[in-house]
Amino acid sequence: MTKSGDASDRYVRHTREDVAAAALAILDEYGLPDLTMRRLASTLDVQPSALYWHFDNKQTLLAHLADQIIARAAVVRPSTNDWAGSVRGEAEALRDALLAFRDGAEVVSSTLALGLGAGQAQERLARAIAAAGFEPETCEIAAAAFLHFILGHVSHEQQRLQADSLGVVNPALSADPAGIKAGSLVRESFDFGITLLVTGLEQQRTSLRR
Amino acid sequence: MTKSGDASDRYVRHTREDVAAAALAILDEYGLPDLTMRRLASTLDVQPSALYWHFDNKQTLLAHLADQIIARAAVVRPSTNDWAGSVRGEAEALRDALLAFRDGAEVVSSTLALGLGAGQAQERLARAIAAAGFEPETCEIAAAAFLHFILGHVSHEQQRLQADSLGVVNPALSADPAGIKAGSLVRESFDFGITLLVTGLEQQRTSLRR
DNA sequence: CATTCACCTGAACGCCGTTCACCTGAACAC
DNA sequence: GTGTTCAGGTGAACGGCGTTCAGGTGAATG
Repeated sequence: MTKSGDASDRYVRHTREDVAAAALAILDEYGLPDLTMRRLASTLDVQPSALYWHFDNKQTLLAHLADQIIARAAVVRPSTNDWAGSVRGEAEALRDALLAFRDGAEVVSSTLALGLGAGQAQERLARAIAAAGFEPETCEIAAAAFLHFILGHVSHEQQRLQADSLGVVNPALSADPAGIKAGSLVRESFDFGITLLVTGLEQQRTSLRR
Repeated sequence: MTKSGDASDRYVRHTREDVAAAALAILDEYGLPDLTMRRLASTLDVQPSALYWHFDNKQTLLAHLADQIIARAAVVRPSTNDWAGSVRGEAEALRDALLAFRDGAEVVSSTLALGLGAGQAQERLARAIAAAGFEPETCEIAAAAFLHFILGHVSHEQQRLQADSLGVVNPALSADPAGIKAGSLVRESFDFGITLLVTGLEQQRTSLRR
């Protein structure tokens, strides 16, 4: 972090990216509720007020984190002749990126209205969909549908992850009212939703073609 | 509320439902961020601690509100021979119910993991889908996909509503990175997403039939 | 009249995000 | 070398938040 093991480590100063990195670390290790300005400050050995030099407020910081989470989504090389495949790949990459950080989906969701983080995500999806030959506006609306499903699904998945880890296991609750089951089944239900959207899009395309 | 204009209105006591009703009123009029236990208490002329007799904690209260919001969704009479139509109807009813209260979608989303509120919603969707003849498990997973899209879409819509009303209009932002435009266009994009899912489901059905 | 029971008081605890006036030290110009 | 700039930090406070707890209080019940 910025400067390494100098023994006289009084006055280690931080850059904006140092702060963001530390925040991302807290987020990943302890979750969004534990990511407070005070806690972030104390891990940086700094007063809370110092953080406000780097970011105007907490929301701005979270938006920055959302950007980084999304930006780390693996790049999918577009298969030239299979737009549906690239859309699927883009969706999976997005899911993986959100899952890579604890509470990642919630962080990204919370910045959706600001157009940050999620904005990039939607653009990538829209680009993949555009290969099918839809009008730009249709691509955008369709990408939004994908994005809402993805964020909702992963958000739900992560919400349950932490709910389970937090004591209240209540094993009788395996009824699972939201249809998301343990382990690999959750991935299948994600794929199923994506399949629904992709084939719906395919249908839309062929019905426009004739 | 409970007792009316008696001049000596010292000691007006409240029931659990009184509290819920007052909370719903604050939610609708001022939004989720303003729905604090302290504010709720003061509109009931009561100390904040009194609320904890009626609800174990704020999350329980919110779950109760989510239940009520969903329960108010208009009942769709199932058209006997058109399952796709009933699914569409159920989705619209759900959207209307969420839109009926300020920040309604966020409240319901936040209780998704607990199986309250959203649990009913998913069950209704699953029942409508079941009319298409899918296996129960498939219905559940498909219903979850619908639900995630609906919650994500309405949540986004309401987020933007309050973001616009809160000063930061920034008219140059009409670029709208999420593809949701003003007024009636937002409804069209909702319908488009639902159409994608429904036709995807139809496709799934016919491909299984042969 | 005594007891129950539903509901509430009052004060505190330990958090939170944010603001503000002021300080510090390295880097650069002269 | 001295002076100025400026990125970055201090320390204390403000007003809020959800929640806990020991102890009331009054209407209904028997």
